[in-house]
Amino acid sequence: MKGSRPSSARTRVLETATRLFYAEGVHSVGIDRIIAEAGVAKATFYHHFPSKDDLVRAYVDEQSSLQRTVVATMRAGSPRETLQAIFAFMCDFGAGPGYRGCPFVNTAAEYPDPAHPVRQAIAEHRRWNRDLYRDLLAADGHPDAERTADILLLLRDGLVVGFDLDDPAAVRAAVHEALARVLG
Amino acid sequence: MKGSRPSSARTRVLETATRLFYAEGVHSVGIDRIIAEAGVAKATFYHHFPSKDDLVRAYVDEQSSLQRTVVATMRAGSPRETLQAIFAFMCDFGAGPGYRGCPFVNTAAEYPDPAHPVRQAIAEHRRWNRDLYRDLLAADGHPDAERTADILLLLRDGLVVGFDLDDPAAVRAAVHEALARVLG
DNA sequence: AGCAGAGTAGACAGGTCTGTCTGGTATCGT
DNA sequence: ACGATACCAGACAGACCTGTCTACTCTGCT
Repeated sequence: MKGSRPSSARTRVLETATRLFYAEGVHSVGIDRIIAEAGVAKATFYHHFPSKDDLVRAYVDEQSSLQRTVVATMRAGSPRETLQAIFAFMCDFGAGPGYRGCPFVNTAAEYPDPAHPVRQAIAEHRRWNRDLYRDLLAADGHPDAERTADILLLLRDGLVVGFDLDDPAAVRAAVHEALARVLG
Repeated sequence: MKGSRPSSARTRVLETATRLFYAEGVHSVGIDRIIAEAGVAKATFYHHFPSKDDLVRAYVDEQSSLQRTVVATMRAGSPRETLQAIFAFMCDFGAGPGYRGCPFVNTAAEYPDPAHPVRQAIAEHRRWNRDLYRDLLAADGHPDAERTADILLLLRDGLVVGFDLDDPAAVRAAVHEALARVLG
């Protein structure tokens, strides 16, 4: 059956594209380079991804499901502990080598049209993220989970931009204090 | 004297590039299109800007000086009022048509190398921005202006990303509440 | 008068981009 | 055995990219 076992070539392409897109940006990386580094024929690439935009869409979707998986492993403790673990994880990740900011924010910067499928995939991920915050806040008994979720999203976006562009130690400290104030 | 009166062609190029870079991204806009829309010959373009990166650098620098000018006009009231006016201005601007996020954040997404001149110009603007917050907080008598400036920068970055990618009304409300909490 | 600087139009080079196509090989289920 | 599917290598088309170059005009200073 087609699709029953994930294609090795497809996986290699997506992994290579993920690495290059994140590190260098979408428009800066060409198909030729991706297929060369993935060790895949051009015809094979276009067999799995009808166009480059489809690959970008798959890249965004994969990043989204990856983040959902990571969050799922953090749901052990209380809602508040989960939220703190999520932000602690983002800080650790942001302070690590090779950090280049948020793949969604960075990719959105290269796709101006909000109606583009790539942008819609990004918007969907952001809705999931905001709703995750809202649900955790509500489960924690927060009096205004909706509004506070929006504030946490502000904090998250500031975090991913700051770790990419500013001094990581200062950002980490600011996030820690801001999170403490928001969670009360 | 060379440079005593700003070149009309140079100005047209920079204005056109600013409009196109902001709306569509740097790598998506080619030199040919810029010179066509600016009504300038290619030789003239390369006379004023030795390379495209020099134009991008000029674009970033111009955005920075433009923001400094805007802030300078807001220093009428108290430091706290100035801070509130700055964030209110960003909210109004972010909710307006044609908003495409922060030109510095968006451009940084397309320049991965932190050592690149464009990235350094962006970093310089961010230092100015953070120091502006710190100085205003200190003038307002805030007990921890340094740390709080970092938090305001988090808030600012969340603001510019949020207005670009999410529901403007929700972002505005979240910014309003977060700012009130930070300023106490 | 004459030169320097800024401007125009547009051809050109050399490279890269996405996407198509040809042609051949290997694996697997039926 | 056979057909479908996945894979490989690589040529090719047509567009677009940055940057160079030729050749010419106009203006202002000295």
